[in-house]
Amino acid sequence: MLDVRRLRVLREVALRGSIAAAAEALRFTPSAVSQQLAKLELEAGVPLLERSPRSVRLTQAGWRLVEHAEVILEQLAQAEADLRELDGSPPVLRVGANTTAAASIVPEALTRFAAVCPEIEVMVTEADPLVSLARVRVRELDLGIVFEYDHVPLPADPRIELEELLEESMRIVLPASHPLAKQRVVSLPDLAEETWIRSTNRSSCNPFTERSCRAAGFEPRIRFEFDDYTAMQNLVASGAGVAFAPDLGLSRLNPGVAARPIAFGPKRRVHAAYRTGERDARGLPEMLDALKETIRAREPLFPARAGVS
Amino acid sequence: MLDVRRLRVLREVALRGSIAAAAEALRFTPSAVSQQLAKLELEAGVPLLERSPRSVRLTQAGWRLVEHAEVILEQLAQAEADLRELDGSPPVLRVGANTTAAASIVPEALTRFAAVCPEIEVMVTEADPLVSLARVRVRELDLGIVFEYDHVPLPADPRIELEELLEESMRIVLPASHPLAKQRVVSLPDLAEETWIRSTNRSSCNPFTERSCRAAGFEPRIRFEFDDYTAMQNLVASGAGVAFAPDLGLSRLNPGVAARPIAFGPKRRVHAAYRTGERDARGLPEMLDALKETIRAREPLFPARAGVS
DNA sequence: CGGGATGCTTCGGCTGTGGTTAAGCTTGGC
DNA sequence: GCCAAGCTTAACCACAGCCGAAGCATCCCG
Repeated sequence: MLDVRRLRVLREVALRGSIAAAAEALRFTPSAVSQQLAKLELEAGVPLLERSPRSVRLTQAGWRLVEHAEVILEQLAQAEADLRELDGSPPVLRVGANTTAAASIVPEALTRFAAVCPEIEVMVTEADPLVSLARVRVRELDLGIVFEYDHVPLPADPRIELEELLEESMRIVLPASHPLAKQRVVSLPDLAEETWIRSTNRSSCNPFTERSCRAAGFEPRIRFEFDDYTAMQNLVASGAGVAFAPDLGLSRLNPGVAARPIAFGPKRRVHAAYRTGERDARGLPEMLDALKETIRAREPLFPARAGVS
Repeated sequence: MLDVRRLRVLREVALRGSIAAAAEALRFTPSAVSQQLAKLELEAGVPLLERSPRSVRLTQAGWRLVEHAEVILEQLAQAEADLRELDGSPPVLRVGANTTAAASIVPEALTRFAAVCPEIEVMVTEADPLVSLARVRVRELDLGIVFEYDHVPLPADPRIELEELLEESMRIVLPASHPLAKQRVVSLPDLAEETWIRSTNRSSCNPFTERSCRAAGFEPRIRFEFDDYTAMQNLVASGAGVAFAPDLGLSRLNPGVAARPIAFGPKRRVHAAYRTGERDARGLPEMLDALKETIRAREPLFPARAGVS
């Protein structure tokens, strides 16, 4: 492999125009520079210099190499600057979470985590599951909190491990005045004639409504696309249509809507995602514990025995 | 400065997951790897590894550095591949020449040059002067043959030196049947009412027609834009208009046109352009001599005493 | 619960890389 | 024709960097 220190010497010679001047700049003796250049030429296997007793000039190969050297040395300088910037900043656990998790379980998990690991900073970014997975893969994140639906699985990737945190039922959100709102449990085929609201195609939830309805035997009439669950509930309350929603998205229920469980309805699973083999990365085990503890301690939004209000 | 060899070691550790495995891959002993890493951390000034007695794991700074290392090592490999490609190919003198020079003096200069320097290959590219200058600057070319007009000077650039090869008069090309074709010399203001042909704006000749006419006191009526002098002559022969042309562009005169000198008309100067301080680059002095010799030996297209046919 | 295996570090010693100084050679200027 | 400038070569020396051995903490297993 070419020696980068020697490339630096060559670059200096190219810049200054002579071995003596380069030596001066590098605080070497001309002899040392000459020797290093000789070795570099040996490594390169191509003449890099045209020598005359009182001067040297680079060959085309030499100039070519200098161009590469410029890039490499620049990159090296950047690496150093990067390190200096990182220096002093405390280690950070970088978490990506989907919207509903970020709004529900994550805040409490953060306080639990801080009690156990006060020295580790946490940074949370709200992101769609597919985005989080990609960023975990390339080390922009250390932990992803992601979900998958029945009918809409996450892509398998050997570089990523998933650990289930929680399974929740999907519910149907309908206007409080809707006839089916009187039932404790609704059945999907009864909703075949409704107008539906689904997520936009910026979200990985997007295909879920269509696939679930198809699995129930009908094609949904989709007329609205919204990602925000509050906006969606307002739309439902106004009678515009009905929609699916996960438990975590219904923490603050609009009084104009009812959220009903679905008989044999689809589920949504929330997972922690981290790079394969790095389950015990700095702070990660503690954060996973904090998340699980939070979920365990959480009182159910819709207690099973009491039915739905 | 960070030592690239050590970066390579760090990268290997990141890839293999342990010092022992990295040592195996690098054909080192684990001891050596450990020592190199310790020194790298010292150079970096930031901890790169979290050590436990039976394993190591990279810190965020460590991973960051590995990313830089990947780029640097990749670049280094490219440099090597580049050299191997260059290896064996003979040195080439790369020349850029404007169209008329490329078509007139260059071919003969090449044969003269080959007689003096048979071992040096020459590669000629036809290019607009401004393009040639830029390519000389970035070492894509070693010599540019460029021109400048009165009224349209070349941009000054301390990194480029110019050496005048030849000064030629601009002529007026008009239909052989044109009344002014009877005169030995024409005067620009007499052409104020003509229709003009000029170069396209892809060429640096483009502003010349307009500026020269303005300097002569009138605004030219421009209706055609052509870069090729043969096409231009055909257009003139058909009576479409009149045009300026340099001597070098008139080596094969269309019988339907006349080319007349201009009283107190503008000049065009042809220059050799090379990087400042590299006047004596491999083969360049010989090529310059060949060009000058060619120009000197060239019999004038329009002998001064004989008038114009 | 104890012994062996694993994997990292530290220490001491040797080798070779890479620096120095000094001398030699060629060329260009005065 | 001599001197100065600039590159190379040779001889020398220091230290970087590798190895091997020893030490230590952990993990695995009987």
